[in-house]
Amino acid sequence: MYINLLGYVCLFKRKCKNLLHKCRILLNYSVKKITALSKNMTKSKIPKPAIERLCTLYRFLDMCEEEGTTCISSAQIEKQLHIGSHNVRKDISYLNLSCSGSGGYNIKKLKSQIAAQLGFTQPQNICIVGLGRLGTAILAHERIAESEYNLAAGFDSNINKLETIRTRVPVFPSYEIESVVRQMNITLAIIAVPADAAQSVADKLIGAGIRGIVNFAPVVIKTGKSGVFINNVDILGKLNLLTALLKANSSEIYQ
Amino acid sequence: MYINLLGYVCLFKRKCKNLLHKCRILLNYSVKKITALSKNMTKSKIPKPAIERLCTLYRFLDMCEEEGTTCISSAQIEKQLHIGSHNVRKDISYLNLSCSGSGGYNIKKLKSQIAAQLGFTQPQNICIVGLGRLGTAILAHERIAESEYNLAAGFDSNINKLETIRTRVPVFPSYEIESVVRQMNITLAIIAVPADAAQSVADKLIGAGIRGIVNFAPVVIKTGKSGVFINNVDILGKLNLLTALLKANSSEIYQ
DNA sequence: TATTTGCTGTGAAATATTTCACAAGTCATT
DNA sequence: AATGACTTGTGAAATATTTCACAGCAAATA
Ligand SMILES: NC(=O)c1ccc[n+]([C@@H]2O[C@H](COP(=O)([O-])OP(=O)(O)OC[C@H]3O[C@@H](n4cnc5c(N)ncnc54)[C@H](O)[C@@H]3O)[C@@H](O)[C@H]2O)c1
Ligand SMILES: NC(=O)c1ccc[n+]([C@@H]2O[C@H](COP(=O)([O-])OP(=O)(O)OC[C@H]3O[C@@H](n4cnc5c(N)ncnc54)[C@H](O)[C@@H]3O)[C@@H](O)[C@H]2O)c1
Repeated sequence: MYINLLGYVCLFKRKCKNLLHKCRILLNYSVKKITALSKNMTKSKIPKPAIERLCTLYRFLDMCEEEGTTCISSAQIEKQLHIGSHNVRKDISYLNLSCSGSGGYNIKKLKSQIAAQLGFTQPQNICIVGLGRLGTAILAHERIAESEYNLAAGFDSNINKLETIRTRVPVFPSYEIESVVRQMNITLAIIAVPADAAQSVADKLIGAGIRGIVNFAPVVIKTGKSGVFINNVDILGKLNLLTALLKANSSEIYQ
Repeated sequence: MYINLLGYVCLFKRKCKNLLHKCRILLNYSVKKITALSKNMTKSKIPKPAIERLCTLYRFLDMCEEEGTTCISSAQIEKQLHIGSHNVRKDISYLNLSCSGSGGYNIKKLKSQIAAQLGFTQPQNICIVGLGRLGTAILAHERIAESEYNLAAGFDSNINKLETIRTRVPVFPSYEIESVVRQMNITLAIIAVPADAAQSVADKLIGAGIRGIVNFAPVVIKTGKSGVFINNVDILGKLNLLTALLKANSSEIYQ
């Protein structure tokens, strides 16, 4: 009993300390909030899951357009992408546009609207670090050339590789990452180096002012800098996810 | 006015029809629901976002374990993975286990618990279709060999490639997909063929009883069969997502 | 022209997910 | 032993997201 009581006293002290801390944070927060509100914060923000779906949709529309389709309805999208038609319509409604016409959405119009809202209109310069098997596979990717991304540079630490590689993309030794990234105004990077080199490469890239990284090496890249987005594409993680979903799904069926 | 009224009558009729349809669905649904309930459906299901995070966490723990760490706290995980510590604890709490000890979670214990709950304990056989640049990069992946997945087969339509390729994984011509997949009891597949071949390869795989596919070709794979999960890894989609997040983030800052 | 069909767009309701707050535990230090 | 500094685990509150239902429009059809 006695010991417990002392424990509470200790807890109480800590709470007081926490409370003070909270007050400070709250004060700070209110100031920020008020500033934000006063700046007429009217723009409704799009939920993150909706953004992800819209990206998928955008890629899909691109595909459809190439096949010559001009119109598509939310019901058709549901069938192809396995995204509920309600959901598709809701996502599109976040864009505040009107594509209503017979036979569904006008693909060209919808695509350009998504691009406008999500920021795909300005072509961005991207680079690849690591020109091994994976790196060259990406260099040869069928659709990058015609996309809104301009593959501006490739980097590798192996000088021999730089000399023998055959590609239209200019390649550089990796100690030039910093200067080339700055000079060419490259904003996004793809990492395809072995796991143990990935973090140091990422640090260099972030130091050079890169805003986003797609990382294929099987490590979790850390970034101290806020405002830098990292997307780790680990194939084992994908396999794990499939396994887990299969398990969850099957147990849904069996009980 | 008049035409509008007729419109309403028409709407009303449609509603009646819909109502009937709904009744039929509802009836069907109730029957299913009751069956499910009677089977003592007590297991609480893990939210899908939590499953995704747990997969990432699992990969991360694997990495930590190799580096020799034995313990990790939710706060440390927050720093490394950018998943809030509240969130980490909540996700882990879905697993119904108790890892509480000083200094945080015991990595070994936590890993095996996640594996048990998410179904990573049984090794699964996987295969790769398309042994070009990307395919061979995956064959050479640093961590697959030591993972819970057994790379059981590779397929390619190009016979010359099959003869020249150097790997410990047995390779087959792609017309043998169906028989090999069945014989070896392969459950998951990775597609690394050009875009125009991807859907037909997927159809073959699904026909052979595959349960999950990771698709690297830049097309959206469709599956008629329910219970088959597909994960499309499109690098352009990833780049799009980064672009969109950057835009959303920056507009958050500026308003 | 009179109906019917099919589709979008969107508030509001229903769900799902995240965040919070705190009891309760462990261990190191005084 | 007394205290303090760490933990985790978890209902409940707060938010976020999805689903629904239907007005309203445009085109197709009878
Ligand atoms: N989907 C996936 O997640 C996936 C698929 C395949 C491979 N991978 C991973 O991608 C990575 C690369 O695979 P790969 O098969 O192309 O390997 P690779 O060995 O063929 O190529 C690696 C390249 O990186 C270069 N490199 C090494 N250190 C470097 C540095 N510090 N700076 C610049 N370049 C450097 C090397 O010279 C080499 O050219 C591996 O980590 C692999 O596990 C991931
Ligand atoms: N992260 C990504 O999303 C990413 C990265 C790189 C490449 N890619 C894509 O991956 C795919 C493959 O790229 P790659 O560079 O390895 O191409 P590649 O041309 O080097 O290899 C393709 C291989 O597939 C084989 N193939 C063709 N048709 C086949 C069939 N019907 N059945 C079995 N095998 C068949 C070919 O013989 C060849 O060996 C491309 O679609 C590319 O766009 C995606």
